[in-house]
Amino acid sequence: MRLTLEDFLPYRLSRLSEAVSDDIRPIYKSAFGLNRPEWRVLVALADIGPATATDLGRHSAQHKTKVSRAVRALELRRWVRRETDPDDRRSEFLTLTSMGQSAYAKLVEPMRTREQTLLERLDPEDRAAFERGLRAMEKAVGVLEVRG
Amino acid sequence: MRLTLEDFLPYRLSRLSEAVSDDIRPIYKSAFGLNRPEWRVLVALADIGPATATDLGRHSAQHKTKVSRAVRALELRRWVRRETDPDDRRSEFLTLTSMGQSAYAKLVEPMRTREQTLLERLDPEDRAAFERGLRAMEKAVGVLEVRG
DNA sequence: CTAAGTTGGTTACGTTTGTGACTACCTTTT
DNA sequence: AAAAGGTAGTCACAAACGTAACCAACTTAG
Repeated sequence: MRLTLEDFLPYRLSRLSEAVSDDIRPIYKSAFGLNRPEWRVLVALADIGPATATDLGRHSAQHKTKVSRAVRALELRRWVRRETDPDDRRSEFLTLTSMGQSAYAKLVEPMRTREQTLLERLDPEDRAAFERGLRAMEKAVGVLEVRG
Repeated sequence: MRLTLEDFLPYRLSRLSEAVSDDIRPIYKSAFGLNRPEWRVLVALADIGPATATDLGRHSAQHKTKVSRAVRALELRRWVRRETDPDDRRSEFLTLTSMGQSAYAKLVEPMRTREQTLLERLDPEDRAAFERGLRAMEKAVGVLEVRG
């Protein structure tokens, strides 16, 4: 029995994911010196903020130590503000400051453009197949967030 | 302008890739204590061996330091044997020993089974869409190996 | 034939990462 | 109301990683 790396799904996904990641990293890296966990927390906060670190971890698929470090880094930049939850003093509500919002605003457009550029290299049918297949696989693997 | 993490391609790919990776890792991890670079070198060698470290790096999409470390680890297990290329004494031909081949043989079936199990959670049409879209995206991003 | 440049592979070093321990706080049990 | 157990977040530590420097060997230019 054999197994060709080139046809092995986990390998293909990892390779593709890294290539795409390498493609977009320069945008948040060169503009602000962010790393990936920081970029993700920034977006997650814009998505669902104000939110706790635990919420952000779930929404950005990141381990709590990654979130903790990213939040501290963003706090030092004054992009994020903390406020202890009065109802549960273990938790902290995290909010984007106006500086954070403006950095986010500066990044969103080039990021989406780059994503679009990638997708537009596929003809419409391949693109539709990709979107359909990807969502189906996400569902099958159970990575989709439980909504509501 | 906004950007929803849940719909952002690089994020989705990374999350999916990690989930799939987490799903299969136990197989090579618990059976032999291998890590991912080692597992990949093992498969790459079975795929294209005998081969040099550079070849393996290209074929398994891994940085040369990762390959170097993985090869050394496999050599210590006596799964891999080195032989200097007489025509270019910087290079070394790497070969799977019979121990290496037998370890590989023990892993291939459960790995492919697990992959199949994943794919079979998709109905045939979704699966076809996934395969088509994934290949198209690999091509678009340029991660496919140049054959010949 | 030699100097300059390139390539295969390893190693040292600083950074990033996950694990597990830990503190502080909340909830449940009795 | 005290004890036991669970959760939010941080931190120390060790493992894994990429970058850059490095050595040895090969190639090319002059």
